[in-house]
Amino acid sequence: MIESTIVENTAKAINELYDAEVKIQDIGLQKTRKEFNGDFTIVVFPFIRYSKKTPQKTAEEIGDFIVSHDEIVEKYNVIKGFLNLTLKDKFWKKFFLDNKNNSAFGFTKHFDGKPYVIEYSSPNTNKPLHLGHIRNNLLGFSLAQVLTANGKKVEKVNLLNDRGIHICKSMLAWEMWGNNETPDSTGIKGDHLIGKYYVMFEKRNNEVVNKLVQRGLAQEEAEKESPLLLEAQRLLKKWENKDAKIVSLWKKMNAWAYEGFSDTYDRLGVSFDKFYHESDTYLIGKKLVQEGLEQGILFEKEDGSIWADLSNEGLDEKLLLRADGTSVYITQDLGTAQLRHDEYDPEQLIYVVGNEQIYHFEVLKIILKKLGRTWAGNIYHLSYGMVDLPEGRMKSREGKVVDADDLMDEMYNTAMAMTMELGKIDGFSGQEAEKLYRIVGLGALKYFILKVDPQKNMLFNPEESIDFNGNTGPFIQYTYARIQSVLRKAVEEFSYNPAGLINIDFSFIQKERDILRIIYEYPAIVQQAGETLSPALVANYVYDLVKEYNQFYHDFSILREEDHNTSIFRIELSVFTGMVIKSAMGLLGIEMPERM
RNA sequence: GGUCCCGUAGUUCAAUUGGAUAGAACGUCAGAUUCCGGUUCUGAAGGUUGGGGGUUCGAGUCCCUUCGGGAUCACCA
Repeated sequence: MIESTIVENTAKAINELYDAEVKIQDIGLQKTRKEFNGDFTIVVFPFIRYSKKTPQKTAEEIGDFIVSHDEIVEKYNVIKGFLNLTLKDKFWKKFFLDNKNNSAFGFTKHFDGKPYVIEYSSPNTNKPLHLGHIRNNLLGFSLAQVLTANGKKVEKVNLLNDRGIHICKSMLAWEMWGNNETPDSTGIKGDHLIGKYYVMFEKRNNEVVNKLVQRGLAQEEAEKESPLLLEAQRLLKKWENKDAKIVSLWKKMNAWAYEGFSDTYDRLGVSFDKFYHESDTYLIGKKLVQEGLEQGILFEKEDGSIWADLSNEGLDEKLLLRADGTSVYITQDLGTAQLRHDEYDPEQLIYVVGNEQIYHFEVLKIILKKLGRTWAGNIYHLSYGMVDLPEGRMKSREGKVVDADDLMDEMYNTAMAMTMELGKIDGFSGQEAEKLYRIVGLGALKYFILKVDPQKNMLFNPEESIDFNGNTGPFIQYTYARIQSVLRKAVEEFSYNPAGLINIDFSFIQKERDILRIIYEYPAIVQQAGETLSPALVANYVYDLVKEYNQFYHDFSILREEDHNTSIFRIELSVFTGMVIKSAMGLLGIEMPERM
């Protein structure tokens, strides 16, 4: 690595020139910013206390030393306290020739160590997926790709929240008012059908509560005493007691939900290695709670409910089992974590879950630690912010959720309309055209969401996302398709042979170097995205690359360049660029069209 | 009220994890190109990084304080 050589030489320079020891990690090496000349930059401010000279003078002395000791460094310049080093062309040539045909460029090959388990999606089975789930799914899937690219062993897991009061509500509503409707009988997608009954329950329950309030009950009291809710709670209790009739209804309705989810996942292009069911893991959680109770780590209240006292941690008491013995959300999460630890012994257990559950995961970790699970420290909650729409906050209670399937339909239709108007898809079969609409529509959606730092709340603007200009998925796809078009023409027009450019003579102009420099960064970007668990870094990187390439494409000819060797080089540089674009977008789960 | 997160151009987002004159995109205005694919590219305008202190060679980034927005503190998940 040239970087480490430069850093070592810098340390050596300081040692020999100023007789001081500097730690390697204290030497700040960064890529040179665009507006200055050079490839790498060393910040010399920290060294002036050794040199006792001005930053300018210090930088010059170190620069001289490096140039005379490192045969890859051609020259340097100093601006303020910044030492900018320029590498020789032969370095970039070698980099280019070594990597241009390596489709795994930027990736670490071997798996090392324990697996990384990523939980994402984790839907409730009582309603279909919405926009928030989309961000979750895209993040989880992309992270898995990024970690795999970093040579990690990755397990993608999905926890189906298939039990609890919520699904009982859907079940109750369906039993009371469903007239035995099924996905088949209605033609409604399974998860949507269940969602219909969940909404129906909430609506009727509200009506009942309102009536109780009118009769003089306090709101809170009315909510607790609503006969509908009480009935749902009875269902939950029956379910935990394995009442055959309830269990069979539960199985039937959950199966509908799973079919629906499966369709949505396929369409979204995400997948899982393993599914966990809360209905299995809550029992393990109960066992853990029992264990903690026996060891005196947890305590029981008079009504029989079981709690954890977290006051030493500055938190409240936390309920773990209700008085009636049924378990709550965190109970099953304790069990799920234990199960995963037993099965994978993971290096890291990553949960992709919205930031409204930060407290939940904090509590989860504390309780596990109290129970003696030292591996609780490997739990990492990747929390992400809300997704808003231009129309304003979506609020599920107001029924204003943006349904995942509907949104994908909308993106698909917009992609189709735009392609009809602008596309060069003559000769596409119906199937090919449909595939293209899917790729472009989804690419727009995915890119727009993933380019934002996960932690932040964001605004999804469907119109802007699918714009063919600007920092969007389709713009990147377009650039890629255009490169492929150039390549096709190159093969047709002067029978370009992709094995070409091995020993031919070629030299760079500045713009070509600029592109190479950005490509050179790719491996570091992949690594950084893995370390910080942020696909957004990859998204923003690929846009920078595309922008640089488009400037080049605009200003210089590729196929019409008179010098044949230059022409060949530019074709190959374009192909290399295309390869990295495709690779980076692949990490985001976004496909590239050959034509669009 | 306690805890946590977020405040960056009109808007949506960046900023190499403490480094140079805080950058892109959309929109606006002016121009070049109209040729390998819709165009693409260049330039202009737009900022007291919510405000105020502090830490040091250096702060959007770290600390304190204050204001604004959000989340959470459920026998919902």
